[in-house]
Amino acid sequence: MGIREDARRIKALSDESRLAVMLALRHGEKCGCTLMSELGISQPTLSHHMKILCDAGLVVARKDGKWVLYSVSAEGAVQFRTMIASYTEQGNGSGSTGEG
Amino acid sequence: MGIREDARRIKALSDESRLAVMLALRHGEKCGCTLMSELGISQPTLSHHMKILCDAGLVVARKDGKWVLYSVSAEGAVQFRTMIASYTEQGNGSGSTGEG
DNA sequence: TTTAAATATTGATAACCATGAATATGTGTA
DNA sequence: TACACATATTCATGGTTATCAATATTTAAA
Repeated sequence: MGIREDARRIKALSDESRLAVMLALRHGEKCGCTLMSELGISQPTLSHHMKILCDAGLVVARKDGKWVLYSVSAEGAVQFRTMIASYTEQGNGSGSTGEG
Repeated sequence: MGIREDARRIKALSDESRLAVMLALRHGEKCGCTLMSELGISQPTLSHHMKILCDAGLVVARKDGKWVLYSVSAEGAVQFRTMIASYTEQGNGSGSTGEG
């Protein structure tokens, strides 16, 4: 909803550490301490990045005891790719009748 | 080719003005002066943004007299969306057998 | 309660970036 | 040549952001 919000969501993915988080979560959820050691960044920095990814809707957090388990939001990821498509696909006027 | 390069390309799209450029170019090529007046930004700023979009491969520039005509790179856009998918699609190990 | 582990928040700082004024370069026309 | 227009580049600046040290909060266990 709005270019400003879209720019903010894309910016959430425009960081090397956050891309690494997305790759690390491809095969399922992981806790913060695991991500922290895998990425080799400090705990406050990881917490900062996870907040940005969650705010963008790309990642969801699930609390389990003293751990927070993060995973890719399937719905958020689809919405993100749809949004990206709306800026990178060339519109030929009508819509989805295709190019064949 | 590399997370750093991917982050740089995504960052190219993570700006409100550059998203507006992408929308303005959806229906075909436009010269810089047209984009400049449509977006309401200064000429140096537009030139700056167009360089970033071209470097990211999302836009191509074609010179025609004293004008530069910009358009969305169809190939670059596809590659961009494929790259985005590689970070936002969850790999279940094998591939496309689905989630049903 | 105390202790320890995981996470979040605050504060400071350095690096990055978007912006526009001034200027330079390129291009067509008179 | 001179002039006007379009674009690129340089430079300075204010705003944003990634980073970590220090600290606070949350949770489980002793």
